[in-house]
Amino acid sequence: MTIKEVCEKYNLTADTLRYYERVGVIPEVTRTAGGIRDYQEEDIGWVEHAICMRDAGVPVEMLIEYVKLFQEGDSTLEARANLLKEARVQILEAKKKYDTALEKLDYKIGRYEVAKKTGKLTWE
Amino acid sequence: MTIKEVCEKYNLTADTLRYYERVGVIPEVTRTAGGIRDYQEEDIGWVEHAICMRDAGVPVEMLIEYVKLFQEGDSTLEARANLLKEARVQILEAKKKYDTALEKLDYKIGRYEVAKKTGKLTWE
DNA sequence: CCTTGACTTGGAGTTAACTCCAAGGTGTAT
DNA sequence: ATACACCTTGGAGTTAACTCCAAGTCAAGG
Repeated sequence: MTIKEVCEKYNLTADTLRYYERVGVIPEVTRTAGGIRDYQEEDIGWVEHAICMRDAGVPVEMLIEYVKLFQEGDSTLEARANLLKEARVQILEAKKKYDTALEKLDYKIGRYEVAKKTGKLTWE
Repeated sequence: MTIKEVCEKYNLTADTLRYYERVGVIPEVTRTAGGIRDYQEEDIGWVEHAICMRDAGVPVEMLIEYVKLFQEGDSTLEARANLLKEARVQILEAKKKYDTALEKLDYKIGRYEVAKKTGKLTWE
């Protein structure tokens, strides 16, 4: 799979994919004899991992750390698990804040719906 | 309430508060005769609004737009409501992505728990 | 073989959201 | 009235995460 195909499949730019590889968010991708990236199943798996975690706000730095540990082999199993657990906690906390914001928003939007009938907000 | 007290109450820096005011994330704060910020109930309300929305990933740009509309008065009621609804949709989408990531994480963490007993991961 | 389009790299540039700094003003406690 | 902590501003600097660019290489069609 070429870089272009991966881009289209996951809707990101080639620059981002190369950036992820360069800084180590994903391990080095398989290449053709000519040096051109040819993404295999496993490479795609790492790309999906990166996208999914980044979408959840997991910092690039943490993903780099994870890949680094992964490449060090089985001795880092526990460290990797801890990293994932840390990411999990961060996401849960972020989600909690999102819920708070949603509550506020729903309340405010509700007030605006009422105001639409009277023509004005009575207080803010 | 001084800027310092507000900082301590909400755990952010004075620079951030001044930045929010400068760019218009919150309206101009009440001042003493000498020109020093003296946050009133209403100012605090705006600060809380800003923190809550920023914590949910709502971009500064959108908050500025909201304040701008608010200051234009009742004619912008509908536009403001639409902005809030837009923010709501964005947050819901982000939350969905967070859930996807959580599922993946829980799955992976589960695999690591198993691996901890055998000493290695059988596949990745 | 030659064109054409996609690919490569290293490095510089951009954007959002702060964060820091210098030079100076305010206010309260001795 | 003089310290002293805290406040002010304008503007420059930082950080994370991309994003863009130039100069050159690769590969498939004619």
